[in-house]
Order: sequence, then structure tokens, then C-alpha cells
Amino acid sequence: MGMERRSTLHDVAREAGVSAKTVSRVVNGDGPVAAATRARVLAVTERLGFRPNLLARSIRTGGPDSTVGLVVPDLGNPFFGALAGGVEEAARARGLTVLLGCSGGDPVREAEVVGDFLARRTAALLVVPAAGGEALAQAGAAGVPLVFVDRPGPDADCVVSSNRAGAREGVAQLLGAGHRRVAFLGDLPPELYTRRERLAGYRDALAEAGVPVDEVLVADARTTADAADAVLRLLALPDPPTALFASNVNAATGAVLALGRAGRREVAVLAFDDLPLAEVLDPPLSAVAQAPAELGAAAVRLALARLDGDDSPPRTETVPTRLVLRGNPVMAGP
Amino acid sequence: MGMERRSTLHDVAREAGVSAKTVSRVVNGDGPVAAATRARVLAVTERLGFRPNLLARSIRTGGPDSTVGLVVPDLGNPFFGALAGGVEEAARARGLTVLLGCSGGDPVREAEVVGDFLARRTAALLVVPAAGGEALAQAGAAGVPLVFVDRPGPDADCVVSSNRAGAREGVAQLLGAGHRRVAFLGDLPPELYTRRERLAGYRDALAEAGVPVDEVLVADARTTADAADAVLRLLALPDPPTALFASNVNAATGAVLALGRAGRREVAVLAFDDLPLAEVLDPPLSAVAQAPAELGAAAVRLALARLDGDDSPPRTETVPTRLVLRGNPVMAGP
DNA sequence: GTGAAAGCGCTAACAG
DNA sequence: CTGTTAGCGCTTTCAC
Repeated sequence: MGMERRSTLHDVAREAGVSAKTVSRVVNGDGPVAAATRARVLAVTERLGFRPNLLARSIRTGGPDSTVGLVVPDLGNPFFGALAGGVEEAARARGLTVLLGCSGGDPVREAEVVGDFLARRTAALLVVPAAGGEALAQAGAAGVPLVFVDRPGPDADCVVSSNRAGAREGVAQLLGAGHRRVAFLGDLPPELYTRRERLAGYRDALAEAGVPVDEVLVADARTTADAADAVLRLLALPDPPTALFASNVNAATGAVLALGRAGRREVAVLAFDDLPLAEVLDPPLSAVAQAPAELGAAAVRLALARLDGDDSPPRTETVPTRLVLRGNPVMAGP
Repeated sequence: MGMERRSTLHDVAREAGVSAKTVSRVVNGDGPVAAATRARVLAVTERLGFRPNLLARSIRTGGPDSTVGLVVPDLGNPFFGALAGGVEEAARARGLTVLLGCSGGDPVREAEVVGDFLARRTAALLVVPAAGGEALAQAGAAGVPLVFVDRPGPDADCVVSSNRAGAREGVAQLLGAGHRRVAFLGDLPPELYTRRERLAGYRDALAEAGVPVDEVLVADARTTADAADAVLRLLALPDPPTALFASNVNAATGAVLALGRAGRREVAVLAFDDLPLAEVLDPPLSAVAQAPAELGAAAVRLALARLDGDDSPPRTETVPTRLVLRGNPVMAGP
């Protein structure tokens, strides 16, 4: 196909009858260049289809390359997809290119990917940590800013959703509407940071409202099927819940499924994390919506602040969630 | 924080009392090195936390860098997220790192991103084209393999879903179940390649079954709200459809919404593209499921084949769709 | 087995 | 305003 050798600065220089440095000046628009010379160089650049080799430039300038590395557990999950989109947009707006890696939730793969990114001299690293410790050590040794996203890592910068406050706000809405029996659905004990926080938020809301926590209403549900079963069990209780708080998407799906099948549409359902189809569901699903793209954008900003020399102690930035109410039982009570 | 200067090959060489070349040999495991020397070098490498600079290596070897560039319109869309995941996995399995860019569906941004990737000397380019022509020209001039994904570009390699055959199969299922009035929901005239193909598949199935196309049943629906309105209009027809074929996710959402609200759960709904919540919907949603991750993996394979010297004419690879049936109306007929 | 020299494509530092 | 020299971190070539 195309010419095999890409043209270089020197090719342009030779063709234009100037020195390499002059071409460099024109291309980078720094030093002073006579208008005529500039025009001639530009013409040759165009004709040869010359594009400066960014890798070579990076080598020479010695600083970090104009890339940021992003490591997520799994791009099949729309949450991480949207997060990656936010990172890409914020990065590109600042002239940075994104290197993408998936850890699959495996600390070993995570460490490998981070190692690879570091070897490419990324300017910064954004990681949704599977474990994180290793990544932190590697990045620290290399002097590269690292920001944990969605989940805090060990003693480092991070950007997270307001998991606890959001859950509290959601459950408070249910309580405010008059619900007194509000069940919790999620994996117990919660393994992920985010899940732990949401459970804590649930307890906060009950405590604030002076409603004692009934541990019978706190149900372990790891899968959609689990959650559906749990809901049926809860509904069969002598004093059943009138509202459900699902701490994640799987739990929410199971809850809606079970309620729909059982024809119990008077039960309120509120989930942490919004779904595109939430309002089409029957019963409709209220949600504590996260802002994954904003999470990514905030992480980029924080990393770049570090790059600009901000050396204050590690900080945690919290991106607010937003309560989205749908359906009568959630809004009007039992 | 960390030491500011990263250690280099020469640092290791000096500390180990050998030449740079020897360290290079050890690191790359190529030339012959005495066991004792290798051990000493390895120890120093470890102690200094040395990681060879991949950019410098790339410069020197002159070949393409070990990256592949991926350009998608929008990562907020779970389909493209999953596609990116498939690319990442396949790329990493072959020792390649992914550069990620979003075009936002804008040909200008697409060309910018492609230009940037080329300047980074990516080994290959995978593009879900907004326009594609410019990308093709750029990559062609640079001699870099380019594969269009999900939508064909102008006269080049591409990997697509079996949009037409999948739609045909789906509609044939409806017809086979006894439905004779099958409506089509989608943007008309279809702007995207994928949508056009799906409409063609719809017509194919009707033709094969000897059912004449009633253009009244072919409805323009660009948004969810559009689709819901269209469904209500169709149901009010003197001879209304008993089944709906939604050519995309938005159309499907609107259809389910309208049918649910109207209480018309006897109407069959089948969508192109599956949704995680499809079986929880009421009415449940049957689907022609795509395999976005496989699409991405196939694109990587095709690009690498080109890199390995395959110079046969441009070819189109088709990734099969899979029919997922849910709910009685779809399976048992009207 | 090992090393010295040269050079990938580019830019920093100094001339002129 | 423009050119020369040197060298980024690495690998290639060829010598020992």
C-alpha cells in the first residue's frame, strides 16, 4: 500500500532547503521563522504528508509522554464505559491521549497493565483498583501521579461517588414518604467499598429517622436471582417491607422482576445506580444516579493538578449523586 | 515522593559493571549472556526498579509501536464499551496496548484522533467510522492497517454484525409463530448502515414468507418517545400489528413503554440488540443479540493479519447475531 | 560472551 | 532569523 517509510523532519528539511531545526520551529510554532521560509516548509510538510513522530519528541524532551493510563476492571459494564468516556473527553481537551487497560478485577493483571503504562512513560495513571497497593507502589517509585477512581486505594488521591450520602438521601426519601419497613438488598457482608458505604448510608438514614434497624430486612443478595428470592421471602414476612432499597443494579433487577411477577406494584423500589430503562420497568425504578463520566473527568483534573506541582496531602474528591424519583409508592408512601 | 529521574539502561550497566548492550541483552533475553552476569544484571535491575523505556525502543527499532488505536463514537453507549473491552482483551493477549479515542460521531474529531494516533506510530487502527474517508486516506498514506468496525467504510477491511441476516431471522421467527401483521420501528430513511441493513432484513423475511410489505406498518421513530407514539398509532389501526420489530434500542424501549401503559401485553416485541434488562421488562423483550466484544476481537485479528503481510483485497468479516426469545407472543403467535 | 560506536527522529543549547 | 552540535534511551552492527 502506502509508501513504506514515513517522512521525517530531515526529509522535509532537505526538500525545503533548510535545516532540521527550522522545520522543527515551524512545526512547533516556537522560535522566530521568516514568513517565506515558514510557507515553504509548510508546503513541503503538506506535500510529503509529514507528521512529527510523537514518540521521538517524547524521548528527546525527557518529560513524561502526553498520555494518561486508565485501568478499569471491565468495560462490558456500562458504568466503566461511561467513566472511560469521561476520562477520554477530559484528557483530549488537555491534549492528552488515553491508554486503556482492563484488569478484569485481577490484581496481577492490574499490576501488569500499570507496569506497561509506566514503561510507556504515561504522564498520569487513573485506576479503578482491584487491589491497588501494587499500582501505588509502582507509580510512587516512578514519580507518576496516581488517582484511584470509584474506590479509594491505600492512602492516595481518589475520586468517588457520594455512596454513603446518596444512599442515605434515597432511603430518607422513602422514610419521608411514610415508609417504616424499608428493606436492604445487597451482598453481605459487602465486599466492595462502594457497597459498604451504601449499606452504611442505609443505616444512617434509619438512625436519623429514629427507625430501628430490623436485621431481618437486611438481605444478602449477590445475583439477580438471589435478589428475586430474597424479595419473595421478605414479602412473606408477617410484617413485610413496603419499600426496598437495592444497593446495586443486580439487586434492583431482581427486585423489579420479583415484584412484577408477584403483582406487588405497591411496593416502592429505589436503587443505587440508575438504569437507562428504569422508567420503563414495571414497577418503575427510582434511583440514586451516579455520574460516571464526571467521575472520570474529575480524576483527570486531579491528576493534572499533581502534575502541575500540587503536592498537598492525598485527598478524596466526592462526586455527588442525584436522586431520581419515579412512581407513586416511592413518592407517596405505603 | 519518588526519585525524580527514572533509571536507565546505562544506570543499570554502570551499577552492574557491564556495558549497556549486555543489559539490553538480558532485558530482552536475546543474545548469549553468562549466567553469572545475567544474575548480577537482574539484581541491579530489580534494585533500581529499572523498566526499559518503550518509547525509546520503538524509536530505535523504527517499526510501529506496540499499540493499536481504537476510535469509537461514544463510550457512554454500552455497545461501544463492550466493543472496546473486546479490543483491549484481544490486543493485550498479543502484547499490544490500546490507545482510546472518541469521535463523538464527528468526522472532524475522528480525523484529529486518527492523526494523533498515527503520530504515535500505532501498529494498527480500528475505527467505528463517523465518516471514515479521511481516516482511510491518512492511514493509507502512512501504510498502517485500518479496520472499520460495526459499519463499513469506503472500500476497506471491516468487521460488522450480521445485521441483515439477524433481522431477517428475527422477523422470520415472528412470522413462523403465525404473526402476519409485523410492524417495523426505526429511523426512516435509515441513516446508519446498520439501520439500513436491518430494514432490509425485515423486508427479506416478509418476502420469503410471501407476506406483502404494508408500508403503513413501517414507522419512523427516532427517539423513545417517537417510538411510543408510533406504537399507539399502529395499534389504533383498523388492522393493527400483532408483532413489533424494533430496529434499535431506543425504538424497543418506546415500544415496551407504550405496550405496557396500554396494557397490550399480547403484542409480541422483538428488538435488534439485546438489553441487560430485557427479560425483566413487561412485556418481556425478545432480541437479536449482537456480540460487541467479539466484533472488537475480530477487528484486532484482522488488523494483525494485515500487519503480518496479508495483502489480499479488502474483506468484510461478519460476526453472527443470536436470537434470544422471551415471552409467549413471540413464541406462540397472535 | 562482551563491548564500542553509530544512529533512530527529534529538540535543547548555543552559535552566528 | 537560521544553522550546528550534541544527546534523549535504546538497539543495531560489528568487532574482540
